[in-house]
Amino acid sequence: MPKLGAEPIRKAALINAAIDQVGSAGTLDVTVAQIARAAGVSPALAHHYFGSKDQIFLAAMRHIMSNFGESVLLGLPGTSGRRRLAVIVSASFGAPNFRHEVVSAWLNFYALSLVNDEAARLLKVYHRRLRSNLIVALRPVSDRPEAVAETLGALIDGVYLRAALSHAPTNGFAAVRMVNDYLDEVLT
Amino acid sequence: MPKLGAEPIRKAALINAAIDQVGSAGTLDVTVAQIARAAGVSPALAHHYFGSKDQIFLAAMRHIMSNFGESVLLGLPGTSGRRRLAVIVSASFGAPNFRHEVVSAWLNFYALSLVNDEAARLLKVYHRRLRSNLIVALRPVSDRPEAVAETLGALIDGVYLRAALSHAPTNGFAAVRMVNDYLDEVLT
DNA sequence: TCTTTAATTGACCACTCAATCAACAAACCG
DNA sequence: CGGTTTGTTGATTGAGTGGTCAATTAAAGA
Repeated sequence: MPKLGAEPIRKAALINAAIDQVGSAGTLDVTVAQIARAAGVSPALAHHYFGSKDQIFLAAMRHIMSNFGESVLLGLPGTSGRRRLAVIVSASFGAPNFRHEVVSAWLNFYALSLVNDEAARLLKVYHRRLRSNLIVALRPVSDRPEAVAETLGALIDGVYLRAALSHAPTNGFAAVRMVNDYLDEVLT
Repeated sequence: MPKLGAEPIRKAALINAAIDQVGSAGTLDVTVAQIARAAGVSPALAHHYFGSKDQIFLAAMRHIMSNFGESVLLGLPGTSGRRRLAVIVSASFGAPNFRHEVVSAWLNFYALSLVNDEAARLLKVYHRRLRSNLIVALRPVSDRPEAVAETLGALIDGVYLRAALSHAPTNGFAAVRMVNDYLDEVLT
C-alpha cells in the first residue's frame, strides 16, 4: 500500500516552507532545494506536486490570501456600520496575516506580479475583492465610498510596505491605530 | 590616451539604461549584457566602471533619488504653509519621478533592500529625509505633525506601489489629487 | 499504482582577464 | 621651430571560467 493521502500534507508543508523561506530570506531567489529541505522532502517532489518553482510560490500566496479572506468572513457577521471597517482593518493587520515573513512575501509577490501574468491576475482578483468589500462597508458611513476605498486601499498597502521594510518586528496595533485614525478623520 | 572624459558619459548612459531596462522589464533579473547593450557599451565596461551589477542598480536609484531631491529644492523657496506640502507632493508625482519605469524600479528597489544592506541604508536615508521634510512642512498647519507625516508617507508609498502594479500609464494628477484630498481632510 | 528520491543535465550569467585601440604629450630631429 | 616619432595610459572588448539552479529522468520503496 502506498502512503495514501500524502499529497495534501506534502503540499501544505511545502507551502508553509515556501512562505517561511521566501519571507525570511526576503527574496524569491531561494532555491527549490532550500524550500524542499525545509519541508522535509526532496526537490524533485516539489516539482512533482507543483510543476514549477513559480507555482509553489503562487500556491503560497493563494494560501495567504485565503487566510485573510477567512479572517474577514469570520469577523463580519453581526457587525455593521463603522464596525465592519474595523473588522477588515483588523484582519489586515492581525497576527496571522501581519507576520514579518508574510509581509515580506507580499512585497516579493508585488514585484513578481510585474513579470508573471498569473501573479498579476491573482493580485488583481485580490485587489478587486478588497476594494469591493471596502466600498460596501464604507457606503453607510461615507458620502464618497469609492474615493475613500481607493485611498484606504493605498494606505493599507503603504503600511504593509513599510512594515516589510522595517527591521523591527511588525506592530499590528500601531498599524491599526494609524488606519483607524485616518478613517475617523475622513468619515462624516 | 583615448577620448578623455568618457567615464561620466558612459556612467550616465549605463544608469539611464539600467533604469530603463529594469523598469520596463519589471525585474532586477535583467542581465548586465542587456543593460550594457542598451547603453551602447560592452558588459565588461559596465563592470569596469561600476564593479558589480548591484552597484549599477544602486547608482541608478541614487540618481532617481537625487532627481527627486532637486525637484523639491527647486519648488520650495518662497513658499510656506500648506503650499510647501503641495510642492513635496507634486514632486513625488511629477512627470520625471513618476514615470512607469521609475516607479517600477522603485518597487524592485524596495524588494532588494530586504536583501542588500547598501540598498537598505540608502532607502533609510531617503525615508528619513522625506519624513523630516514632511514634518517641517506640517508643523505650521497640523497639531500632530509626526503622526500625519507617518500616515502621509505610507500613503505616498502605497500610491507608488499601486502605480507600479497598474498596467495603465501612471496618472500623476489623480495621485496628487488623492493625496491632497487626504491632507485637506486631516489638516485643522 | 502512487510516492519518493538520487543523480544528472542543460542553460544561463556574473564576473575576470589579457589584449587592443586611440589620443595626447614629451622627446627628438632636420 | 614645424614635423615626426614614440611612450604612456585611459577606454574598450572578446573570449572565457566557474558556479548555480531549475527541471528531468529513471528507478526504488510502500
